[in-house]
Amino acid sequence: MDIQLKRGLLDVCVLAAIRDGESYGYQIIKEMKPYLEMSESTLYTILKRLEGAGMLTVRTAEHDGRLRKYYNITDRGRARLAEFREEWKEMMTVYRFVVREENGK
Amino acid sequence: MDIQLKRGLLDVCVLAAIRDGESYGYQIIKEMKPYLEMSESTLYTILKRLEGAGMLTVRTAEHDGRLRKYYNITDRGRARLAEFREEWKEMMTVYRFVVREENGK
DNA sequence: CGCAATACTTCGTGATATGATGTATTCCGC
DNA sequence: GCGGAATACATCATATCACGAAGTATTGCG
Repeated sequence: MDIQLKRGLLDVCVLAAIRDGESYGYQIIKEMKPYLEMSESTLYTILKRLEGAGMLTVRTAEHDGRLRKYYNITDRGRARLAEFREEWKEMMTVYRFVVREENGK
Repeated sequence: MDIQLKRGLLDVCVLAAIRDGESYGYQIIKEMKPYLEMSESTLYTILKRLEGAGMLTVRTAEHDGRLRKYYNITDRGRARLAEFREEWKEMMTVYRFVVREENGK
């Protein structure tokens, strides 16, 4: 998919991936893969950004001798998802303008 | 609208604006305004990029003493619009993942 | 005359996705 | 038990890009 198009979905997609309960980096990537692929460096950048924005919280715990960072969504994170829904309506308006009358549709 | 979300639409929106016949910068901005607002510097950057990508052609002509640059869409530009339609299908898949089960919908 | 509108340009900046690279552990096949 | 894949996360440099600010120049209007 076009990178620019992808950009608007990355953040909300990560939030959506932890919406139903905490998760961690590696797991998030695997869960999102069927929908949207992203590199590890991208994900960890996004997680840090979302944490800074107060949209998720982190706790570090040991799992099988490895350290894992578990991420939880916050109210602010959920609010972002709700806001995204509204923004998507605007996106659909623009979409209709773009595809209007394309090859006699 | 969220800038990141907007990004994926800017290029195709400009292409869509000249799809039905040549137009020029100032006109394009006005035409797009109800759907998507963009600054002049952004538009002219995009026009240059699309020209470089062979998605539109330019001709300069005088109009009422002022120079205008008229932009025409190329086959490659139309192909981009068609490609966008396909990409949008992927976008919808991701969208469904993001909004799924949001507040009991 | 002055100001808004028209029309396009250039420059600097901040945000951001990503590849490359690194560290460290566990698990599995041979 | 050795080696490589998988797990798990981090850092850095880079390229792309939207945008505000500022500039140039003309027309039209009150």
